[in-house]
Amino acid sequence: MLSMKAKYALKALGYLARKPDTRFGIERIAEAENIPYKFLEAILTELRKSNVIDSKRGAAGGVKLARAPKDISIGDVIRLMDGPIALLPCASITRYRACDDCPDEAACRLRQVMIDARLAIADVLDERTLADLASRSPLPSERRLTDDDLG
Amino acid sequence: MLSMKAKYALKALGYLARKPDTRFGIERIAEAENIPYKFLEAILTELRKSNVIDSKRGAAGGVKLARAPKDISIGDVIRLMDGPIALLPCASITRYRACDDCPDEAACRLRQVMIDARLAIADVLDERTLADLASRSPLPSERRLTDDDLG
DNA sequence: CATAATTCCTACTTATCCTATAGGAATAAA
DNA sequence: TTTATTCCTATAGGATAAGTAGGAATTATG
Repeated sequence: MLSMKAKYALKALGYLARKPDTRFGIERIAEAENIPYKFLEAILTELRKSNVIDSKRGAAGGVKLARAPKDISIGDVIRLMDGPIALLPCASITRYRACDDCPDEAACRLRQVMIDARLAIADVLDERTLADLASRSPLPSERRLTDDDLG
Repeated sequence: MLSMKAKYALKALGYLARKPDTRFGIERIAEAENIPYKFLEAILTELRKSNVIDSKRGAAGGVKLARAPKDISIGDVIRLMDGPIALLPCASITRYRACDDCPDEAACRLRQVMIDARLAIADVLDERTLADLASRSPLPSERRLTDDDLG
């Protein structure tokens, strides 16, 4: 499961992605997305330090995305907030770490399964971006065959 | 990430899966797989209560799988130990729960992404079983084209 | 310049979960 | 009866999650 932190981050970023060039106050985002204000503030601080958002202080200040929505993947946001996507450290691509209890990693069947799992899920999460959270058009998985598809 | 509990469970069950009809003592499994003995004991108690393993007390006692390795999926073991596989409660099939902060689930773009992610990962984890952890033959993802395939 | 609006920073809290560990009771085989 | 084993209850230390509080710093605006 994602932490609330990661979930709130994605919701807030999805909100920003709908108007990527507008600066919004944290309070407004918090209210719109039902996120505790102070918690969201802390989350956005992290996202700023990771250069995902760009913020401005003072009156008429606020936050906005640092890049185009399509250039910020869901997977990256999750990694920033919750760490690796893989289910075992030894199956992580971005943050590999050996299991200290494993005598022979190359022969570990569990690892191979977990690598397959991590590839499957990262395929989805790295393909989808904040643009998908903002758009009104259906995601790939939501598409149905139409007459156009059938030619 | 999986908890140590889930990882140890899978390793122990993988060990049992290599000789499904033999009863092994917990101590032996703990040593073979580098799992803290008392911790493993607690884990196996849970697995017994969930009818994954079958245990016998006393001298010459021990544990063995309650079913054939191929009938125990990796996904199910993870669900028993760590809970739902989905990244959000609202994207879980086996343990759906609405997000209390979500005003309109049907319109939630994030949910749709998370449903796709959960389908992708469950596809792998529910397809693979303890038999895959025991076998010496390559998993699907490990297969390479051979002359037979090209034949 | 004063004021109001806003983010930024530091610290704190509270509860829950994770990862075990300890000791002995119950059971079963030899 | 002894020995090997699982079963049960209890405990514990540390980390993490999910916030909360208060004020400092910054900026636009009248």
